[in-house]
Parts: sequence; structure tokens; C-alpha cells
Amino acid sequence: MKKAVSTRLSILQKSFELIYTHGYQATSIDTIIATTNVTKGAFFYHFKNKDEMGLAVINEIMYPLMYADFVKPLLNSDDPANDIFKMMHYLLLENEFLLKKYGCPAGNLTQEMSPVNQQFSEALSKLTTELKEAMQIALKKGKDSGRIRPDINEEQVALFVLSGYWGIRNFGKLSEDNNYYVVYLKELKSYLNNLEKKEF
Amino acid sequence: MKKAVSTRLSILQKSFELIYTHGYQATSIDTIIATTNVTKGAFFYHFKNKDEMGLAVINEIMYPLMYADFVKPLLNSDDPANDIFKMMHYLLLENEFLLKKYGCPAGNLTQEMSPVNQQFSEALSKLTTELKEAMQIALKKGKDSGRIRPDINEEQVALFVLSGYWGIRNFGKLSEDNNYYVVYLKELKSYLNNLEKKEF
DNA sequence: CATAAAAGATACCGATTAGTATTCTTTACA
DNA sequence: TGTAAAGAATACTAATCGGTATCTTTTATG
Repeated sequence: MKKAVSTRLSILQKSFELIYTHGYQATSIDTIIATTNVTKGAFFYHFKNKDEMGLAVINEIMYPLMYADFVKPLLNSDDPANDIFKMMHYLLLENEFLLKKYGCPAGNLTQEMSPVNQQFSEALSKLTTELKEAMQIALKKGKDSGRIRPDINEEQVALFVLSGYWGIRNFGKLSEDNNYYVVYLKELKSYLNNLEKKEF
Repeated sequence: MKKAVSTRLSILQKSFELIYTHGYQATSIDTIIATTNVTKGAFFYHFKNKDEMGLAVINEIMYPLMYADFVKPLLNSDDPANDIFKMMHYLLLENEFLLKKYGCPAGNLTQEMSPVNQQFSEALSKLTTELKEAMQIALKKGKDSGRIRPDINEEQVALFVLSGYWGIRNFGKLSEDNNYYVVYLKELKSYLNNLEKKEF
């Protein structure tokens, strides 16, 4: 029961990378098994079809990754405006897996698959909602502690910030350099600053 | 020379709709010719391959549409904060062609094709840059007339707003109703308000 | 009207797609 | 250690893909 698990996981891991860089529909099963050295028999032993594998990528690879790297830190934040900015700065300019050229894995998959496949839509919605709610909780805590202005609406802000992130990742694809990201981050900083109480 | 032009145009028009609703790579030439009642011979008479057709869709359908509906109004705006909001409100809640489920045509195509095809990337970049610069010009005019705060950075704001739009269109795909759009627009209004001089 | 070019129709091609059927090998455990 | 089930390998299928070759029809112009 050890080898089998690692086979399954290597399929998911490699598929995640291929889907991220090439899109879901453009990633063929033949490509996956070729780049993982897994045979078709093994692939279809672990997944009854391609979509089941795609859903497993969301639930077993993308979700845990996002939870550990972003949801958890947000839930522990005492300085939301600053921590949100740091997170975005990290995602856009520092993270070495998320290449500018390829955008955001969750954003890409949402755009491609949510109109086509209801199950994908639900899985991605869960992922996204969790991140948004974590951000809302962080903002609420910031309100309670007095750092954040009491008149802001957490849900509005969370949605606004996450939308901006997905959008700028799309802009990023159009440029060779990081200039879009740098300009975006400046305005994000100004926007987030404005959420904080002046006396802070 | 009349029928031929209309054949070509009907290919482009139908392709645009199919690409918008199904994605570029998922739209096959066979599907296009089936839904347009154009034969393969006619298709390949007008376009030497699929990508040439795709580029024509961007340049001859999407670009003029965007220019007339958004660039031009922005260039004529004397009240940028208000006009940008109205434009977004129209795009998200009123326009009947842009269905929530399918996102933004330019955003979709950018996400799918810019990592894959340099020519697509350039054509889309031109489209996007033009819109962004129109917004910057409108904001600059607003600054000059005193409506807009002199300390804001037009490029930052334009990029921030357009990113938000692309992002929220992606969010929209995940929900059945318009709630995401409504929440987003509230925060956008507050953000845009903050760009205006207080005495106004 | 003749004719050449423009425009369109039809049949086909090799490659690739997701998925299946069948067989072989490894592993767990009595 | 024997055996059944888990896991993996191989060979195949029908459908679809973008594109081509070849042929027919329409249109513009002398």
C-alpha cells in the first residue's frame, strides 16, 4: 500500500504542474503518463476518468497548499492590512513556483472549468470561499483590536482584494517583466493603508 | 466581393461567441463551420489556419467593440470616478451579451492563450493597454479639472481597477447569482470615491 | 458572352484524444 | 508458501482534431 500511494500522488503532483502551465483541457492523459513514467493502466486504476483526477488535483493538491500557505497565516494575523500586503508581495514577486507567465492556478482553473463542469466549479468555490472568509476574519479581528477602521465592510474588502489578485495575475501574463506587478502593489499598499485607522 | 466579406465576417462573429463561451482551444474548426453553415473549404480559403482566424477575432471583432464601448466614452469623460463606476456597473449587471457564467472575453483569452501564443499575447496586450491608457487619460483630466485628488497615480489606479474587473468576472463564474458583483461594486464605489477631492 | 480568378464544397489524411480490454506482476496475508 | 486481490503494463478502439487535395460553382471584367 506504499508504492500505490506514491504512484497516485505523483500523478496528481505532475498533473497539477501540467494543468497549471498548460490548462486542464490542453493537458492530455497521454502527456501526464509520459512525463510521470506511469502507464495508462496505472492511471485508470487510480482514477476512473480524467475529471475525477482533475477534482483530486483541486482537493488533494491545491486545497491543502492554499490552506497551509494562506488561510492559516491569515487566521493567525494580528495586522491584516500589513499581512495581506506581504502575502500579495510574496505571491507576485517572490514565490518561485508561481511563474508570472502562468498566472494563478486556482484562477486559471476557475476561468477554464467552472462554466464547463459543475463539480469543478463547486470544488473551486470551496477553495476560494475559504480564502475569502479567512481574510474577512483577519479584517474583523483588526477591527476589534482597533487597527482597522470600524466602518469598512470585511466582505467587500476581501472580495475586492482577491479580485484584484486574480486580475493582476492575468495582466502579468501579458508582460515580460514584473512592472505590472510592481505598479499594482503600490496601489494595493495605498488601498490597504486607507483601511487602517489614522492614529495607528 | 460582397458575399465573401459576409462569409468571413460570419465566421469571425460566430467564432467570437464560441471562443467566449467555450474557450479558444475547445472551439474546433468543425464546430465553427457546423454552426455557421460554412464549409471547410470556405473556412480555409479565408484563413490559412486556426490561429490566423483567432487573431482576426481579436483584431476585427473584440478590439473595435471595446474601443467603441469603453475607450471612446472614457476619452470623453469629465467625471472619471463616476463614469468608471457606471461602466463597471453596466458591464457587470446590465450588459446582456456578457453572461456572468462566461466571464470577460478579453480576460478569458488572455488567460488561456498568452502563455501559449506570442501573437495572441501581443494582440491582447494592445487591446488591454489601450483601455488602460484611456482610463489614465480620463483620470488625468479629472486631476486637471480638480475633481480628482492630485496625489493619486493614474497608472496605478487604472491597473488596480482593471485588475479588479478581470478578477471579479472570474469570481462571478463561481456563483449562480449576482451577489459577488453587487458586493464588489460597493467596494469599488467606495474606492473610487476616495479618489475624488473632498470638497467636490 | 468568354474566361480567369475568387469563393466554396467534398472527401480525405495522419495525429491525437479519452477510454477499454486483456494480460501480467507485485503485494498482503492466511 | 500459496493464493487472491491490488496494482500496473500493453495493445487497442472510436471519435475528433487541424489541415490538405481536389473539385465545382460563382463572380468580376475584357
